Amino acid sequence: MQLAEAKQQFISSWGAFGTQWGINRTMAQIHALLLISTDPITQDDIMEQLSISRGNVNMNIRDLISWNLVERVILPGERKEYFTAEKDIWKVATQIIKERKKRELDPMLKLLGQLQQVEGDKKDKETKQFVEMVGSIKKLGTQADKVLDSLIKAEENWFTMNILKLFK
Amino acid sequence: MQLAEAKQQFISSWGAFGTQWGINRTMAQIHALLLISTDPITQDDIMEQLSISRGNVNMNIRDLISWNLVERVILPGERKEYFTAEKDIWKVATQIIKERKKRELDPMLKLLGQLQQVEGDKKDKETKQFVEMVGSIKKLGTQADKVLDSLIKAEENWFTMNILKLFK
DNA sequence: ATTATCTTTCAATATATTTTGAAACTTCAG
DNA sequence: CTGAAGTTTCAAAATATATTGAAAGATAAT
Repeated sequence: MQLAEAKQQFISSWGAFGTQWGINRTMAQIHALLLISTDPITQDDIMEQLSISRGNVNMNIRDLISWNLVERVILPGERKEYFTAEKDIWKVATQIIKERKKRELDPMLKLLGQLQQVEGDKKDKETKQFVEMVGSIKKLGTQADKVLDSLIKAEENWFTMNILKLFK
Repeated sequence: MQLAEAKQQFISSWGAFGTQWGINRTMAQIHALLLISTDPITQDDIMEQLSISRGNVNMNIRDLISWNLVERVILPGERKEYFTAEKDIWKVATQIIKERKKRELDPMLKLLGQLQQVEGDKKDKETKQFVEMVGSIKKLGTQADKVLDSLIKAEENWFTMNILKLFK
């Protein structure tokens, strides 16, 4: 396979992969393009390579920046803005985990905590089932939260890094 | 908060949560409803409780069954089909991990393997960057694959279960 | 201060996904 | 075999999401 074809494959698959994870196709494709670009590139480069509009690039780049996956770069003596992506894939992964945890898991745990406070007789079959289910989901979520936190901090954390190596 | 309201909250939040993970809202809501139902329920029950059409229930139930999260139950002497969800939340989680791994991670790793075979001079900056990026994503994916496999088998696996307890 | 270059916004449009509901299909009791 | 009860299918409609592109907003050079 030639490089050009392989790049296309990578970008398009990354996009498809993204949609399965609730990330929009274009955002994932832009990210993919940046991951395999050696140097920072401009909005126009992205527009051209992915055949998408200026507005679309702009909005999705902004999103990627809010996820801390992409940065603006100003090249000295250049008028245009350039963009570049974090290339260390472990950092990319932990960054995504960190953001999703904050945006999704944390609020969910908060809600479950509230739902546990439901009034009513714990002897009632329905109430009992509800409270137990909410409780067990919360427990699992809390445990996941801890594991993910360790993972995010794994670099500074000899212990977690070594535990990871035990899985083989 | 009263039970009825809490249930509604739970179902609706579970649905919203699902959409952020590429699962359709209704499928997640049906699953939520089944999770907090003490006894098996029918398509009509689901239609009524979630105010959705018969066809919609039928398709999403089918999907949930294909994910091994829900089962058909035939009650003796009844004509209707009943449905029930796995209530052990750990099993639910590992089941979802197992399926997503099979449907997404495994194919992705296969593709990355192919992309690593790209022809061209490894001295070329662009080629080098591409091969390295694909390689490092593949490496991370492979490691994740191992960890998730252990997790799926954790119940039968004293070692993993105990490692999990170390995260706190 | 003016102009050229570049970025951002957002209403309108296009696309993709989900939902409906009625017809076709299946199954079983009598 | 026939009819009632239940299930499935899928084209059309509704809804949700993503994209465009042109106008407005910045910014910097002259």
